[in-house]
Amino acid sequence: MDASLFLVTPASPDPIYRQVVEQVRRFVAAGQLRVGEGLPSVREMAEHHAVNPMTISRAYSQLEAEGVLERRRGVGMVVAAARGAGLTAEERLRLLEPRLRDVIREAGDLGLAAGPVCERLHALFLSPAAPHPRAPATR
Amino acid sequence: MDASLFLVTPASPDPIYRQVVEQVRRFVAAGQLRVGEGLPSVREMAEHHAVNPMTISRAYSQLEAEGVLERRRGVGMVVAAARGAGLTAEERLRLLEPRLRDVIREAGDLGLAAGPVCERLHALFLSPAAPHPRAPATR
Amino acid sequence: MDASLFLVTPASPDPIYRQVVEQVRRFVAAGQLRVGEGLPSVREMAEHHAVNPMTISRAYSQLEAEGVLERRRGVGMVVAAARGAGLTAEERLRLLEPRLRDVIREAGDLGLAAGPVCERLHALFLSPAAPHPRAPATR
Amino acid sequence: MDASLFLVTPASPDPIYRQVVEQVRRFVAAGQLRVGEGLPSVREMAEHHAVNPMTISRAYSQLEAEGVLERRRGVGMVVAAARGAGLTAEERLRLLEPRLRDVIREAGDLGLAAGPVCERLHALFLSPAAPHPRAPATR
DNA sequence: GTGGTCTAGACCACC
DNA sequence: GTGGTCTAGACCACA
Repeated sequence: MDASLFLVTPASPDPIYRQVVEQVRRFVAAGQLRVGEGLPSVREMAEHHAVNPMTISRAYSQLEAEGVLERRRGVGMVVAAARGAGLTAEERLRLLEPRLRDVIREAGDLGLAAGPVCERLHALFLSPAAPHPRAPATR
Repeated sequence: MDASLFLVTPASPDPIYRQVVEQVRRFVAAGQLRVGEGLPSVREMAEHHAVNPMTISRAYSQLEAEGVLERRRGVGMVVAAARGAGLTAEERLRLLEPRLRDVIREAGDLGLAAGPVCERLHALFLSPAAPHPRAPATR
Repeated sequence: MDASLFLVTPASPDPIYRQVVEQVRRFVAAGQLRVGEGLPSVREMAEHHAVNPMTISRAYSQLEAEGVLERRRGVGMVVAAARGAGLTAEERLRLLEPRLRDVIREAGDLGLAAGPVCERLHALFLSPAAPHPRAPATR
Repeated sequence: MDASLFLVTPASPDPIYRQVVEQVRRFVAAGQLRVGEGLPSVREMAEHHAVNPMTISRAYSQLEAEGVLERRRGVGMVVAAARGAGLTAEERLRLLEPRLRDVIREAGDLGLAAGPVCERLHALFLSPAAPHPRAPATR
């Protein structure tokens, strides 16, 4: 998988290393990164996104500790077997639930009902630029 | 508005003062806090939620700097006029969009399509164990 | 002297009572308030500017303590003799110096030279709306 | 930029954190702090001026909220692009106008005319005992 | 009664 | 190394 498929936003409120960790986890869950497939090297990733290599390294180490990735000598990090790889749609929906609850909480404070919120989500989902913001990031 | 209508979660990843800031902003947007209406005093809020007064004070100061609140000497903080108060449903939906985009981005990584995601959101919305029974109760 | 000649700005960063104190001091220095002349009553002043009477009272008390005003039974506060009343132009210029130093300090940080700053001051001075912002405040 | 170029006066009526905020704003406006340039670290600034780090931190946070500064993770605060950085002399004169209007208002109360006030300002400007020998020295 | 400011010091997260 | 957050408590200013 190419480094350009990752979206890294240093100015974001959440830390860079976690942005990487979570994207890898999701790609693996979705089967977009297959078991045994290699990840971009630390150097490649760091240069592509202009961040400190230690930050990427830290993300990879955490994923290794979680059992999502494996260190292969001379090869780099590859997706490990047997840890949340290639989940079913239902399992992946569960992974998304915390974000859905965020939406519900804020919508409640804003006095918004389920109907309009779900409609707007659907509309944004299908709008052309939305589904894969990573793609244009290769500019 | 009573201090008990605010939800403060010290264990949350995002800081207490920002939880307060964002709730106030949303309550004001929703018209649940009206222009000119007073907020709980710093001390009241702090005692009710068992946090340091300075933490609340910091939230109020930030809201004052943003123009959402106004300091009335000897009275306390009140909702300022002319700053995102009492928005229309469409405007409030816009405020929610960043959260919706978060959902879409993660769903994209997870290889989930619009349909199931929206259905799940709708289901969670209507589930009885809604995270904030408070919000709908006051409406 | 009429209450409407005072400019009171509750939203200002400096406290209301001090706004009153300093205006009275300047009016007395300029001879615009003469020795023996009465000031608006606390009630009149407070109602006209929609502030707490205690605030006005506090300002008057401070001026009395300073010897600028005198309490006359049944009459109210009047300008006292022998305390900074009817100063010469040179003396009044000295009273203005702290404000001039504020200008110089900020201009220095901003990298502005004496010439343009003095020119701008002169221009603003002569612009129609500037010299007596109090007058339109009677609307 | 060195911490010693800032002037911090704990005894001043206006709070330390705001003294810092305003100086940074002016230095940035004047181009004395360039876009991308780093500021003294919170600790360095705090030690140099013998104030609590939180006081400095508070100033920096406010400037970040205003968009004047940017947080660079692991690096510190740097001047952000595109927010009142490197203004023209005319723009900087505009920033000074509120102070000029203060002068005009007080001069009006004191019954002073434009001529003598501007002369006095000019004289003080050029007087050798300028309040901040630092500012002109660095230019 | 209200909020504002500051301190000293702890602990955390990120790079 | 960087900044962020929070606490406990003091003291002040204003209305």
